[in-house]
Amino acid sequence: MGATAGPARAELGELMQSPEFDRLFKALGDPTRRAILGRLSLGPSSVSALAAPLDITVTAVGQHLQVLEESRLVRTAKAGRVRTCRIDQAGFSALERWVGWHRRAWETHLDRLGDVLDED
Amino acid sequence: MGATAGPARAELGELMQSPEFDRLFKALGDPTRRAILGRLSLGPSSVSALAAPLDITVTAVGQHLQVLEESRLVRTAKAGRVRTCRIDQAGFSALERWVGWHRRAWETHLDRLGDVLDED
DNA sequence: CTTTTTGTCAAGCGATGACTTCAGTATCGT
DNA sequence: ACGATACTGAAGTCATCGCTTGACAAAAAG
Repeated sequence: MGATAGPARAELGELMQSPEFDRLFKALGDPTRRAILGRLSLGPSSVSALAAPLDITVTAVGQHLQVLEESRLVRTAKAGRVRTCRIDQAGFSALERWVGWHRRAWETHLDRLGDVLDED
Repeated sequence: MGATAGPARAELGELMQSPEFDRLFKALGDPTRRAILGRLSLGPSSVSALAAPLDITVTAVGQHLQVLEESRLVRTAKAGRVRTCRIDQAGFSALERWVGWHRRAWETHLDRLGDVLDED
């Protein structure tokens, strides 16, 4: 990638703080929602099927799903009376972009202090 | 795949729900803490230097730093009266492992439904 | 048509969390 | 020694969040 398009380095940091990432990380902050993501990673599921192993109400799962959908981690579609939920790639891609930017950032500005003898 | 090392597929999902990831994602859930990470990605900083552009108290930053340190996203060291903070690789590696597992999971169990005509 | 299943809406409760103030400790500069 | 700087700890406030209950709507099953 050339230095042609895209904002400057400093502005990229600001980009990372957009409301998009705000929703994304807030969604990932709850363990129940991550459990839902873990379940959906194995394949699509209905709302009540998601609620069963979680020991919470179907209503609660519905609220979680709304958050997950707004952050593009889950996509749902209602057919008849059953809503089928599946993983949405968009959220995960955004997450990977976030981690990638930070890793690249502090690997470039590597403190030349020599005291960082990290593992792996 | 031999049954030699590593837990079974189903158990991996459980691993992802360990207290380690609990703390990690809870730490990432707050926008102020992510702003701190963005700042530290550009190089080490003191506590008060972190507080300046954030419009919050030094005490608040100290509390955030404790959370970030417990989740292995930041490492700090006190020299004299100033505490120097820098990025800790461990937390980011854990995050990449989490995303990687999920991506691999739903790319394997790809719904053979044909209705997933995703972008990129 | 009646019943059961599956999900949605509205309101409310309890707990957690982010931030503040105030007081205290230790280090640096003069 | 004195004052300024850099941080730490305890306690309290206020908003947000996860979850529940209860009432409701609509599709499938009998």
